[in-house]
Amino acid sequence: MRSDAARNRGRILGAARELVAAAGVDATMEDIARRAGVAVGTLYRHFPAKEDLIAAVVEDSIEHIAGLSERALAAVDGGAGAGKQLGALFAAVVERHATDRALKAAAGMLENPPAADLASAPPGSATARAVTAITALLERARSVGAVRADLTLADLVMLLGAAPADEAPPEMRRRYVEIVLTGLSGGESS
Amino acid sequence: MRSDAARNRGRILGAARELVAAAGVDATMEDIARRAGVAVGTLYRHFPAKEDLIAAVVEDSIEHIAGLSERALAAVDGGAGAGKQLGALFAAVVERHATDRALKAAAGMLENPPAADLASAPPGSATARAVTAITALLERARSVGAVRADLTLADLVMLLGAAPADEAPPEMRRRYVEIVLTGLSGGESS
DNA sequence: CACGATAGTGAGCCATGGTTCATCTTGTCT
DNA sequence: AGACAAGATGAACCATGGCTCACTATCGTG
Repeated sequence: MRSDAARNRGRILGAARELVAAAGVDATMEDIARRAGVAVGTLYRHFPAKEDLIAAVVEDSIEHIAGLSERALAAVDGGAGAGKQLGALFAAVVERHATDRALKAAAGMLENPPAADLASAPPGSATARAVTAITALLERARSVGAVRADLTLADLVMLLGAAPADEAPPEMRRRYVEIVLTGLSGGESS
Repeated sequence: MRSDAARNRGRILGAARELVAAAGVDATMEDIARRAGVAVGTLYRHFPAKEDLIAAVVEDSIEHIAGLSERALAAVDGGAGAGKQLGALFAAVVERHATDRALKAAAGMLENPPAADLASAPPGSATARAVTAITALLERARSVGAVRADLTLADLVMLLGAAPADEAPPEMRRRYVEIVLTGLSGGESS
């Protein structure tokens, strides 16, 4: 690959990250091109369609989530228990979700029910890593009784997707996390 | 108003109700006109802009919510307690939310934070009626200790808006309601 | 340095969807 | 019935936004 091509690819991804984080899938190719300092045609040289560019950006964002998840899992024995870590991870991901609409786009790509998609993510992909780490963390938290015994990964994904986005004031998100975490730990009534 | 005009107005509203319920604000004027059996121009005779037509449809949907809320409030003494009624109302509205995207459009019309908007709804409007009934129900539930003492109307609106829509399978919504209701009744930890 | 493959450009194509308006139709009143 | 205003029509207008492609520019190698 030629040097200028590599440089432009980087610029495009950088611009797309910013704009997709801000506007989600509604970010326009025109805007991304302008921000990257290239013409639209160049975007299409590197990514056959808008969808592909979005997918690349989304992969990045999921990478971040995977990192958070793996760190949370690793911290279980060193620091707080599995329940605490799972809660903190949940809060962190909700916060991220609010600042990065790429994650909303990611959620939109999942078929319903999401469980199947997540299980079949390509091994080694960011999604697969996140799924592995979160599943392990969830397992531990359940076995310790820190969360309701019937809690599944699908539940967590659903609750993450439901979280208020960044239009909402921050204290609303805190409230959401607080209420949901209470519901997660608590009784198995019905 | 001429008789044919009245008839067409009705048809347009009917068609809009169906299509907006199904597709939300993305329903097109063209589609609504076709379904109503009139030309697009006729829509614009009755509603200056798409926004106005949507608003009319949304008012209808909120009317339904207001009815549910008032019935729930009235049923408190007759049947179950305030906590039970509030929970059942929450579940019912989530279910409605899932079948009727007009409500999503309604949520989109609220500025943030929604509390201010809701308080300043025109007296007598469907929104005002719903707010009054739900506030009263909430008050009672709180005083009985059926829900956490710091629960506000804004919390409920937020949790309703966050509920999974109809793309999601029904059991996912049930799960959401179950978890959130647990979180609503439970402890005031943190 | 010259040349060809690789890359970049951006005007323009196409589709969608809200909105308008000149024109025709129809209800209603005398 | 005649006449006029109220109503309806739908082709056309405009803006947006994804995408293409004939053309130009640039990198890197012999």
